[in-house]
Amino acid sequence: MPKTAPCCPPAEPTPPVPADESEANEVLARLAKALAHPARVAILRLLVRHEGCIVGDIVDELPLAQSTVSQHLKQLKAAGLIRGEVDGPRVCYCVEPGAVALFKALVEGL
Amino acid sequence: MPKTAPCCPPAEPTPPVPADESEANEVLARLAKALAHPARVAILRLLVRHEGCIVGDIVDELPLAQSTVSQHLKQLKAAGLIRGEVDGPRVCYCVEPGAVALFKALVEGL
DNA sequence: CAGGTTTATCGTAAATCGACGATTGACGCT
DNA sequence: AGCGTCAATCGTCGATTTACGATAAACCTG
Repeated sequence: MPKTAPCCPPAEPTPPVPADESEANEVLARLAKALAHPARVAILRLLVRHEGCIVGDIVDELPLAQSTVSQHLKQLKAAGLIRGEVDGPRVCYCVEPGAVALFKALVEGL
Repeated sequence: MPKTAPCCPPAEPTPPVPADESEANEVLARLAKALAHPARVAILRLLVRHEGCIVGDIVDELPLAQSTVSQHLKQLKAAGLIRGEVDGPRVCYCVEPGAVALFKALVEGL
């Protein structure tokens, strides 16, 4: 049994765009806020690119302290854009494709 | 000669998506930040819908004080998403379609 | 089980945001 | 000239963001 990705398994379905406009505004605002910082955009891109997980390699890629990166990850997770799973001593983050798709749909609908 | 829209005339061309990734991250983050608040999303939608201008009618549409709306408009303008022109005693805001298109392109490219 | 890694959390400080009321500025009208 | 209207700006407040170092928690490895 290979020690393959213990991460990113289920892949939630894409949530629907809210019918209520003001609710759609809030959802879009929440997602936009999560990407309102270059570092978080960079993190999301990293995770999309290595489509799957990645760990604190993220820290190596960014000119930020480990604790700061952790904070950004927390915000991305709170917004539902990424998911993190514990893999032994390290933690594996991955994109939540449904959330990204929702974001794209909301932006497209502007 | 009708007293038609003194607003939204030139319509700048859509700026290109930056080739440099970290620059693209910054641009995307700036635009996302501008939409990181439900009120600003609502304002942008209002302007898109009445495709063209609109004045302080925006204030009537939102449950916010006039000064607060003005602040949000200022942020949207600073991000380049909207443009405002003085039309006599009132001010006419309108969408900057190129900036919205750029935003959509950047999000799509995630 | 002791030690080393990895990551999250805490505490802190500076900066920015979000909202409001009050004021100022610009303009058209009478 | 003076008045009313519309919108931007100012000043203020509390809350949030961003960043960091230091600490704590979880977990392999020897």
